Amino acid sequence: MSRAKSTYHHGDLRAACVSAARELLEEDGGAALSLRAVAKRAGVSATAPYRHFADRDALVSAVAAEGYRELAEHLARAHPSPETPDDLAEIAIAYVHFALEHPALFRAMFAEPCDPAHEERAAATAAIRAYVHGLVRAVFPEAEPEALSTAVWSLVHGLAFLHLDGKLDATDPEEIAGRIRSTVRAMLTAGAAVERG
Amino acid sequence: MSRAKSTYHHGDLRAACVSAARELLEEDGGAALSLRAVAKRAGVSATAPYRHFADRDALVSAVAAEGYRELAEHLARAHPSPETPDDLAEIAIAYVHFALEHPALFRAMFAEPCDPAHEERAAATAAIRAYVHGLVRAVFPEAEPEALSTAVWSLVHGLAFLHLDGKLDATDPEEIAGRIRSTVRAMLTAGAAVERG
DNA sequence: ATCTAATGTGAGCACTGCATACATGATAGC
DNA sequence: GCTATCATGTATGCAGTGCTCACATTAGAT
Repeated sequence: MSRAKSTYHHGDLRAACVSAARELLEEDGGAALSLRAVAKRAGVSATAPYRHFADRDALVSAVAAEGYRELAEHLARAHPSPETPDDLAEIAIAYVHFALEHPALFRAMFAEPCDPAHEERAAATAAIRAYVHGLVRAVFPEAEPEALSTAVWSLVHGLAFLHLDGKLDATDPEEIAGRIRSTVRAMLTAGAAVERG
Repeated sequence: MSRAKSTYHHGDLRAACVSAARELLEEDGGAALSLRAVAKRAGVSATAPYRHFADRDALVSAVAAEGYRELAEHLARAHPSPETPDDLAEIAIAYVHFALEHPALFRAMFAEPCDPAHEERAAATAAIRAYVHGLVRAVFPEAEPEALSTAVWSLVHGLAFLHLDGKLDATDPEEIAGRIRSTVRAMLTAGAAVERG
């Protein structure tokens, strides 16, 4: 774990940049993230980060990739082995919670016209996709997993963004949790009603 | 309809700015939208827009508000009087289609930490909310409309963003349409299956 | 010990949002 | 019709941005 010695070379500037960027994102929001600020926080000249990141986008992508991993952990922690729709709702709550706790990071992860060729990023999102797949298989063993995974991820992801953007009230965490639970329930009972009708 | 005469005063600079901004958004993407470019396209000095917009954000919000209205029209045009889940799927397809046709606009509408106090914007999103409400009432007359509206909007919105961001393949429109149809179907049959089990 | 390539520095360019001081002219009151 | 007013436009300038390029330093291979 290379400490920042008072030497010419930093040691691990790349990692330092990512975590500095991460911090600035949390503190000041996405638009305020400048390479100069990142460099300053890393204790290095303004142009040094360019030795490790092709451009600003590459740095943001690296931070986003870290975000995907954290999101995955956060979800896993919400429920170790989900099996029922209620368990699924708890995971949905965790997803939205993550978005609201780290709004700028979440936006960096999803709301930027990012380079789809970014490897680290692609791998991290593939991991999330796989997680959702497993989740769906466990909760709805009879269903067609591909389509239902898309549905579940979309539903949860949409909930996150609508809360983030103020389209759904996001002041009280308990209220949010309640809304998500009833949203998931409503979606499922609606389907049942259609099948009956 | 004030034409841009060669006079000192423009006539309707506010509208000209909004449409110039709209054009630049479509052409070059969101990040490239600068007030200077807008002013130039409107044939006016760089700081003139500030007479009509407090800051860049206010201009973007105005464009976003226009976007909400267009989205609403686009959805209404997709199906005049939806009554079945299949009709709903067609509207979902239209929603995603709009996002993919106008990515930068859609991001401006949803993916910016916007000022929630912006009146025009709030009104426009309230209109969309009402539209979804009516849609849900028509398609699922037995359901609790509040929760199910949230569910439907979230599902569709999530689909739009996951396609926009490359998390779901968005190359072939027909394939997208097919995926959305089976996604909606999967979501509903999953609920039915749970009720049975 | 020396050479080389990786890594960091500094100056500088074109651009940005925005503030400030000033120019113009549509229009309301006489 | 004349003139004062004030919304609307212009010109200039500042601080901050991403990024490039020439140069400095030093870790590690030979």
